[in-house]
Amino acid sequence: MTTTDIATQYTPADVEGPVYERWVEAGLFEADDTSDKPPYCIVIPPPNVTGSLHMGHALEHTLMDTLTRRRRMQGYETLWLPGMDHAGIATQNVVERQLAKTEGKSRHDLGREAFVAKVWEWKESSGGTILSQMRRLGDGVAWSRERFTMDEGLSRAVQTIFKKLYDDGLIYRAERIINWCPRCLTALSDIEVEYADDEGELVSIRYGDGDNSIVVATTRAETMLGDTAVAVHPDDERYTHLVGTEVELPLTGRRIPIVADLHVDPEFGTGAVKVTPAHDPNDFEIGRRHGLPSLTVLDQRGIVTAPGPFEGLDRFEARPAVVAALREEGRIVAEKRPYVHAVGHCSRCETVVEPRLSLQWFVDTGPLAQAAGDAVRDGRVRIHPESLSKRYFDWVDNMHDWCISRQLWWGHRIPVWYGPDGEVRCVGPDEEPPGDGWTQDPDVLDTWFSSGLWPFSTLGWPDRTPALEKFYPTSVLVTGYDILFFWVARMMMFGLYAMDGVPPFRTVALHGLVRDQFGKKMSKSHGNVIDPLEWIDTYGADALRFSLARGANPGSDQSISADWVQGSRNFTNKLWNATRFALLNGARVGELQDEELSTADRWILSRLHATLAEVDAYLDDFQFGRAAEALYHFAWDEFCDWYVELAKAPLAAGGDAADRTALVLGHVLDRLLRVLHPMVPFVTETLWTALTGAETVVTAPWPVPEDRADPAAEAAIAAVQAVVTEVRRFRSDQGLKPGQKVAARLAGIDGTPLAEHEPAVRLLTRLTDPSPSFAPTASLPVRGLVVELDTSGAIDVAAERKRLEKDLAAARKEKEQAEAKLGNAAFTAKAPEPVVEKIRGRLATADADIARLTVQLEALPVSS
RNA sequence: GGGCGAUUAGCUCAGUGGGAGAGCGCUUCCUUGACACGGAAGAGGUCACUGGUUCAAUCCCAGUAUCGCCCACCA
Repeated sequence: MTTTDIATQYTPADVEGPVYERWVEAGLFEADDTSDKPPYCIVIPPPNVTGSLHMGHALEHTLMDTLTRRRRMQGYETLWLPGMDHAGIATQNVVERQLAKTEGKSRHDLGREAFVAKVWEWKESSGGTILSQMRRLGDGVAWSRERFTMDEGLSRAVQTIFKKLYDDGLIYRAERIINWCPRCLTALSDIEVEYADDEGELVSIRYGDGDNSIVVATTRAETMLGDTAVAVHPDDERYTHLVGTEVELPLTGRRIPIVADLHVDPEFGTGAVKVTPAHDPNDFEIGRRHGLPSLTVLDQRGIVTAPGPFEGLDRFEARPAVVAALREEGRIVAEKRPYVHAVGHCSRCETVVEPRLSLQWFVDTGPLAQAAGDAVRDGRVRIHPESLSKRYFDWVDNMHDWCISRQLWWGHRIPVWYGPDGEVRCVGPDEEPPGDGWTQDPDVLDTWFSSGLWPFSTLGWPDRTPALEKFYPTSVLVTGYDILFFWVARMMMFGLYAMDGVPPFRTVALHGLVRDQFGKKMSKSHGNVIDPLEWIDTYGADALRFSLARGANPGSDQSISADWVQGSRNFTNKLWNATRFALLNGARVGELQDEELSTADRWILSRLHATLAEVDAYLDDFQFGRAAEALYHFAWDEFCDWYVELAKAPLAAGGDAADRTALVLGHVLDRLLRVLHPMVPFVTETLWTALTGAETVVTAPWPVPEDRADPAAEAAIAAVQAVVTEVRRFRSDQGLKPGQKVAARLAGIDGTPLAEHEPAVRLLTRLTDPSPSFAPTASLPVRGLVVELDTSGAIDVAAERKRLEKDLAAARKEKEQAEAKLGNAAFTAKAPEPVVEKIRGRLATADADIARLTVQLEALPVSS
């Protein structure tokens, strides 16, 4: 880009692609394990291999990229490590659907090996679209280190930690009630179940007859076929006489005992509970306590297996059928319908989850969760914002054992083999699997099992690789608060366990959800999902990124709309044009001659370096929104609106003044573009390289705030702004066209700090020098001087009177309030002196304003 | 049933124990030599409600209301 061919508008589409490719080709995002620089590492929360970029990714990646790019500029050895998750159920579902559609086959038709090969094939051809989309966003990740949870290395990590946990007795196999999805045909962990208030029914059923009968209430009538007891509270006197007796279970002819158990709430329903140990977690526990048999009456698809009239019915068909049969026998005592209660659904397919007695593998989370909680409690890991750590503790301190086996084919197969005589052997990664007669466990591991290893498996663990030595523990984990339990807690448990008590990251920075323009959650069913790529196409990646960064307040959700992104696009264009102006006026980066700087120069430098310091503090604290806001206002309101305007006079004057100004423009833009680069990488790369002639801003040093605080210059420019604004206000009120020149005298300006800026003030307000025939028709007292204007004709007295009266009323109100405060003895006695002084100053200002406005009003000619 | 958060301008949201802020939208004017993706000047709010603490409350405390989120094995 040369100074003569800069378009008046920034077109992101022209530069983003080539710029990104150049960065990657130059290896700017790659990391050196052997470097002496301090490490800074972020591992990407691995997106699902089936996924595509959504607004949440765009936010998360913007934040991670901002952090990483800044640290790189600050001289850290930075590694932002990319990769993907194999996403067990999700991916298997996708490929199964495709297989059914294209070949009309199920995975069973293919067989395990062929199906898994098919999934790999799918992964290579269709998986990972998100990776190319990340390039559009500008993600500065180390592509050479891309990882996949099913990679050989990561699989080895999985096997290693499984073996270690197994040997330590922290992994066990047991028959338990687990969450079962009758559609996916696999076990689910507790957090893969989503509860929703569904409309069901509460049916009260009489078991037994006459004196020897008891009424139970249930929402799941069909499971009564598997009842093996009725339970009541031990202290419930209504039933004391029945405890220890048996009742006949309707429809089955079986006799079941009535037991006393503390779990029963006497206040609820009839105070008597049917007990179905094979199909309800609570009943399972009751059954264990009382030595009851477990009777499975539903198969893995939720179809009734109990012999009899209901056999073969789906659980939802069986329910009304059972109720109807009971009603026929006169056993239905009460029915409440609809009865709204929480029902668990499969988080993948929304099928109602079936609690099911099943032999599965579990992680004993006790000691692991304890350690995960302690690491945060003792400050080794910081959760940001701190307010969300309570959620974390609630979770890790009450964690149930984790069901890790899944009846799927796509995933890490459980490394356990069963021998011909019932032997069980867990096989480590470097061991040969046992030979003939042995079979491997058919199940695979929960996807989150491998995700939990991500911060160190991606760095080479279990080997002590240079990467692991250099970058573990990672610096910060950036993720949404919604994934705190799924992922963060698991990484903490595994990281501490595998890495000898060293946590996987020092800080967890949690962001919120991205919502639509009305604050609604984006969802397919609402039809309000926005594709980030569309906005990248329309407004540019920088605009999207800046919008998301600007809206990012730690741990809280944000709304985003096209208007908002458009505003950010306008901002990038503003940067473009400000730089364009500077380059057209010879701006360059060089040594400033401090003693020659004008007040305006010293003012903008004071403001610039204050802003740089402010931004550093915000970014150190993950306050992206505030950092972006501070830069936006500095760049637009201070630099563009005032400094650039004030610079026009010295630039037009030429000579030393112009030269000095060009250096200041260069100085400010150089810092501004560098500090903005992490958030808006593309436009800053383009502009900064044009300004400096350097290769790239990616590896430019981070601008360090200098001590250029200059209160005097700030006060002087504030005065200039006040005078200019007052004149503009008068002109606007008077209906004077913005371009119309008005002769004026700035009476009393000589000898004040404002004198230096008279040309600028005149330029900004279109005031010309008084002619010999100068005859002022209006005078504006402001900041100790009086601007006398010759509007060459009568002024709009009514408009002026209205304006003055409004200001006068405001000044009087101010005076009144100040006097009331100062008249309060308690206030003057107890309030800190600076506060009292401030109020006194406010009173003085109000008094002066009243005097001035009164004089002005009196001086107005009587309106015609 | 617990826990957490929110309630500030038309909309979306910052914010602070001492004069209410931003972006967008709105009104008026302006193709001014960087930018109309722009410039200038404006309008607009009992900071949800009720009490309390304080010299002083939008901010701290208590309660109320509404909304949202998370957790939970009451059938």
